[in-house]
Amino acid sequence: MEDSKQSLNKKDWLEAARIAMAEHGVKGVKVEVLARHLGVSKGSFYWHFKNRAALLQDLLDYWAQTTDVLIEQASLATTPEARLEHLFTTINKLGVTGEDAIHTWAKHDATVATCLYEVETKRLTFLQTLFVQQGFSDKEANQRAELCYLTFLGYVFKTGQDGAFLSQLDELGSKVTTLLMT
Amino acid sequence: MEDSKQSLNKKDWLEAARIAMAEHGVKGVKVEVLARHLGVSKGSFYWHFKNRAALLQDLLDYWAQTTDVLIEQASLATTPEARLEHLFTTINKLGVTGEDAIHTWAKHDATVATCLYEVETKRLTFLQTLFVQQGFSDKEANQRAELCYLTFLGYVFKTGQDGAFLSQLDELGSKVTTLLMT
DNA sequence: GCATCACCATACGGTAGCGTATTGACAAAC
DNA sequence: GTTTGTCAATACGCTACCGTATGGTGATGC
Repeated sequence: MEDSKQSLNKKDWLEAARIAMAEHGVKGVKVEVLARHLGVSKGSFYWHFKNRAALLQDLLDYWAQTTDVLIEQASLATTPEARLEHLFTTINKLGVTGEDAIHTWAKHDATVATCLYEVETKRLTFLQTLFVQQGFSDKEANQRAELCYLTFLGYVFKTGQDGAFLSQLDELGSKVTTLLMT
Repeated sequence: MEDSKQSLNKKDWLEAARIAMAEHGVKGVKVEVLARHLGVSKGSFYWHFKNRAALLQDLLDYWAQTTDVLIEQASLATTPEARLEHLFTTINKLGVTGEDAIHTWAKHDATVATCLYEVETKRLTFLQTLFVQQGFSDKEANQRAELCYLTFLGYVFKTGQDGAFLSQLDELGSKVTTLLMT
């Protein structure tokens, strides 16, 4: 909000689009609406992007990247428990948004569906590895990973909206950890 | 798909709208699209509904009702464990859909937000009661209820989409039960 | 056999959004 | 100071969708 730049770049449009997608879904990402919101005309948009589809593709790529960052960050912790717990705190720091929008989107776009599948495989694999490292059997680790992922999904889903009703966001991560890691 | 009726009623439109909302979000519920899908013109729609907003209101009411049905069904089981486990199986039977669409919708409509808040309060209260009945303290029950609800959300969210990656849908309910009830 | 009702079709005006074409402003390079 | 590159404004045609107005059709009552 500090001093307003006199000219936009691709990243500005991408950030505005990211917020719009998180708030309204993919259908809510509209060129002219974004332009109004950024205080320019859509003439600017078509300078930075070929068309709306190109913007959405960039959005998808950016979203897919956040999972890599998340796993990367969590991997820094020294124990399986710490890594699992770290996931939740990192989610808050990164501010993962638009997860639901992506899922809805994936239903009608094969490219998105493929991307989503790969990302979710990454997530589940990482989780399962954690539980295996903790000493669980492959099957047990897989079950716990899926369960944990559903909770993770609900968490991202809910905090992306408001998170109002969750009384102790901070404690949730450790609670999940103690319940699933023992 | 048996014999096609020669005339539609409000429920037909509502069901088509429900599916559209689950697949495309609230923005995807479009009068003329629904009409095409039902094989009639929108002249029919405006016979059954005052306008699009009225249809959406009915959709919201219907959705809110499913939580009541769910809790009602689950309450029939005799033990807290059975009631909790029953939630998951009932979800599958009822085919809860459009949960994510409602949440997104709630962000921009105060009426929906209020409705959502009440529904989620019902859900959380029911869950917490289960854990209290199981012997947990109020605080512990609350924590477990929130956790359980997040898993529940993730579950509904995921199965509403495809549920492809979940290897053992049936086992999830009992797994959650054993992990959280002991 | 006519009147009424339930349901639907058609046509219309209005708005919102996508994409394109053209031109303009402004700064840096030379 | 002219050229070039970067970014933006404007105007246009096109389509999708909402809501309304009006007329049509087939069944049913009497």
